[in-house]
Amino acid sequence: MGLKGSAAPLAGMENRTYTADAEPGDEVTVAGWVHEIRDLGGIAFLILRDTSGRIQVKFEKDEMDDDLVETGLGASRESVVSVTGAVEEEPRAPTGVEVTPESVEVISEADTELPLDPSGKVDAELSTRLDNRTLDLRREEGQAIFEIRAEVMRAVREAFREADATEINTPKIVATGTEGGTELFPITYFGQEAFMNQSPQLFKQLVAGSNLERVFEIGPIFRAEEHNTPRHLNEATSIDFEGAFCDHNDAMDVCESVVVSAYEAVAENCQRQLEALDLEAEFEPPETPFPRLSYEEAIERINATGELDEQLVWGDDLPTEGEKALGDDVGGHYFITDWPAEIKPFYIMDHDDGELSTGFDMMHPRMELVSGGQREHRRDHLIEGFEQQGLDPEAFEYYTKMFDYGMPPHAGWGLGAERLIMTMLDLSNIREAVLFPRDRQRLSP
RNA sequence: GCCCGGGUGGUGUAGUGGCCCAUCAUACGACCCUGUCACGGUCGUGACGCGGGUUCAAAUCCCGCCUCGGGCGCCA
Repeated sequence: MGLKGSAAPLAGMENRTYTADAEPGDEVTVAGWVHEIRDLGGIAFLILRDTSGRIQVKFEKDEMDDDLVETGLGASRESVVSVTGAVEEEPRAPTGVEVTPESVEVISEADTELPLDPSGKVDAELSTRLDNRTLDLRREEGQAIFEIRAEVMRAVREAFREADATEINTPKIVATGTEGGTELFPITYFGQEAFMNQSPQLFKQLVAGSNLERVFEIGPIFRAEEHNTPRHLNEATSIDFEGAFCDHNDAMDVCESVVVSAYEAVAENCQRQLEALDLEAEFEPPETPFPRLSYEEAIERINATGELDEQLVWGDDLPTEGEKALGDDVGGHYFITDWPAEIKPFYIMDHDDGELSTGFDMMHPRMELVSGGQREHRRDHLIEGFEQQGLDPEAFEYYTKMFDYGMPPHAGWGLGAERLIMTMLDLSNIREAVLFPRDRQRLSP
């Protein structure tokens, strides 16, 4: 559960002990990175760091073997070392315990000039950090983010299972775009034109129409938009849900429970990681139920804030500034429902009047997290929608055909995993929430 | 796609025409120090993104390129 060091079943490599598990009276071998060496003259301390934390190794120069002292204190920062010795209680040590070494081995030496400082004394810019992600993730903040991300994914899967949804995986290499509009990455597939998929939308609908009924997918999506912002990625992780015999309200219920479950799991199981991020005091799951504002109410409230230079009128999409004004006004997660039909995609079902759709967005005060709705399951309406959006229904025959064989009413949504993590942990840049982000200028590592 | 702002030792920064063979921190090297916990102290090594131009004089002004970040649009 990410709490390394408590009842760890496996620390690896014959009899290695995690630093956090070293108890006074034990004879242990600890292995990790040289975090720092503090040489006070007659006595020196090597701080050894591993995934579970840190431990201090003591070198008393007059009382120890010269070779041992030389090896230990000669190791450069971030070198990988293994230390065997007795663990003793020592109130003067940072963690209350200290290792008196009997043997020290330098397993892998690090260059003395590092591209960034894992001890965190000197900041590094995000691009320097991403270029050297391994070193960057030796900082406890980075480690914490990805341990929390893993816990979020675990909790999300569990919440979906509780909602009777089956995990699926759909293709990322596709012949046609999902919705038109957004830019796709073209690739060549054995001489045929193909694309990286922007969304599992159409595929998850096809599976919702099967006996699986309720499905979810956690997987990559690709968008070739040349945006350059702290909240966009060209390769992102989408958490998708689609359920047969669900309407948009049911879909919102599932959405809310999945998001809240993720927060609760982190609050419950990631205390140490939250402390590393200095969030333990303020972190709490969002209040439920999330308010459900209609689109019309949303634009009225935005206009009432007076934050925008120009008043919004019915039919406008919400500008970024408006989303922020509304987010500040609401102060927590919320849904925007009943969008004008014309600004939602063809596969979203309209309400009876045709003016409004069942489409909804789920918002965090900082940004949009989720987009969803009830889907159009009536073949005729669907084909009409394709044509209205300037798409050729023929190209999507693999999809539309299945609406001829009994397609139940269904609804679903897609949640940006990185945006969820970013807003949950108040990260200033979405790239912090991805190990190796892909953006307008970054293709490696 | 449109717009704006940056690039100075390994890292992060100060420096808006001469005061700069460039500031500070950290790292690195040497030396001193027996309880550090951002250990401390002394000394030292190390940098103006690339190319062109203006000027008596360019890190500083201009142009082009490369590169990074941000705002909008669009979206998750």
